[in-house]
Amino acid sequence: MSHNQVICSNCGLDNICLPRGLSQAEIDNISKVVKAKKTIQRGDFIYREGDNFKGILAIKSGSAKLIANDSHGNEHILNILLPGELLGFDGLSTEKHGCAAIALETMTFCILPADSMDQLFQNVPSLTRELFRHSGEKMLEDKNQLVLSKRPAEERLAYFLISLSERLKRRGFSSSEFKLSLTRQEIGNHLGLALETVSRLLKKFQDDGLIMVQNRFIQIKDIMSLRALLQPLD
Amino acid sequence: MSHNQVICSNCGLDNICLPRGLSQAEIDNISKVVKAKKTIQRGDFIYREGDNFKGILAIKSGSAKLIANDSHGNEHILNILLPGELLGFDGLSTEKHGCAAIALETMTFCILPADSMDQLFQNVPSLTRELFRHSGEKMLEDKNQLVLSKRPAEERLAYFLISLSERLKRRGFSSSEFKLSLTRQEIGNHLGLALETVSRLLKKFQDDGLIMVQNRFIQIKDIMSLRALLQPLD
DNA sequence: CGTATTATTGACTCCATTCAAAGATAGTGG
DNA sequence: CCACTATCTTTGAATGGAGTCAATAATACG
Repeated sequence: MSHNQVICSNCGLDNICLPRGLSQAEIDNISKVVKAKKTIQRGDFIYREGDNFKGILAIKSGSAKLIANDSHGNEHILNILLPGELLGFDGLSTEKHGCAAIALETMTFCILPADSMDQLFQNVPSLTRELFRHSGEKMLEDKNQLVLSKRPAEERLAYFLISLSERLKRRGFSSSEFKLSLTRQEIGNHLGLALETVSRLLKKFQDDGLIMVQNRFIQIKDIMSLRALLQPLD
Repeated sequence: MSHNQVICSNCGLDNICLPRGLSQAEIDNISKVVKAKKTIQRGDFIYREGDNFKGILAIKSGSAKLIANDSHGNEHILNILLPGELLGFDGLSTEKHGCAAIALETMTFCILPADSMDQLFQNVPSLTRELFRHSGEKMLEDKNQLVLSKRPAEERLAYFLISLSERLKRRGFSSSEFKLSLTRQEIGNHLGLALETVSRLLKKFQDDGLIMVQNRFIQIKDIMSLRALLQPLD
């Protein structure tokens, strides 16, 4: 079913997705095993906690959230994933996913199937490095989140906005204007804040001229001052 | 310098360190590139933030802490590493270490050198899986820490003690009695609590009959009740 | 258009921090 | 071996940041 395949070398995301820094031959090698682009809707599960690991996924469009559930049924939003970013690493170690991934809006993605990974490791060693690189990047992000979790509410929200802005920029989207596909509740959950606190702080940031908020649309007006709020994180 | 080499197949840690689940031939293959065991003292840096990535390290004895520094010079203890555990993953993505590692006491470790990794990926594909497994495990730990960072102080400390106990057990040490090579300050830093809060809670746990504290020696008396404190995490 | 979900805003409360001071422990050198 | 110092720990009291509760307003949705 060749019409069903994604050709990495023709993909608009090729510079930000997996094949970065690989040779043409290597990309072709990957193209052979990368599975068809799939489309799913807002609220759909990409995978659930406990699901068998099927492979690493690359988001082509839309966004997703990573969810861990505790035994009281509380959701914890671990991360937001944007176009061009990879997910699925939480299943790499145990063959079972350690958390769930849910679409925040209509989204499409590719799959690097688990069962072809060993073979790829041998044929495309630089892909292995690339995967480790991504995996390491995720850990650095986790590190930042962890450091951040000890900081006051204002800094957490400021960092969240800056981080989104930067990641969107890196992917070629506007860094100063974007729609958050998250409720105040979800933002608060992700940052460990009450939804009321998120609401109050967004208002404060707006009053201070740092951003403009209209519902879920955010416009960053003064990135410098926003950054200044989180000196401590550098 | 063969006398300088660690033979993985003769290593007491072989079941908990890298070679888990590998064939004899594969272990031999690794043995060839794993570098000499090194010994360092309390307070010594294993690597610093910004250092070039030299490889993945396996702790043979002693313990270490992973430190991130923010621009105000505050240390953030990201993690504690115990014997048999691997470190260095924070340098895997960028070739530069994203945080520092410091010995908490006299310790010894082996090195899987970075420059032999590509070669190993090709010759020992299952090692690659094994490394990904470890790397994924670290992410799951980070996930737990992240979920935990939103919980009240009591739960954080309880989880910290339980987690240490379990990890020590897995490595063949006593799970009910151990010495914490960390000050109250450091525990607090790691958990995002004031050192006074740590002190008060340890006292409270002792008063409640959950543990015995004597300086940095901890004895777990009632693991069940301790666990009960963190129902929410499961 | 009406209903459900999401967001804002205010008042009150509480957990953990900060400040402060005294007590314990470890390490050092005379 | 003891005194002396530096570091670490305990404990109390006061403060404050963010959570909770509650009521209203705005927005999305069928």
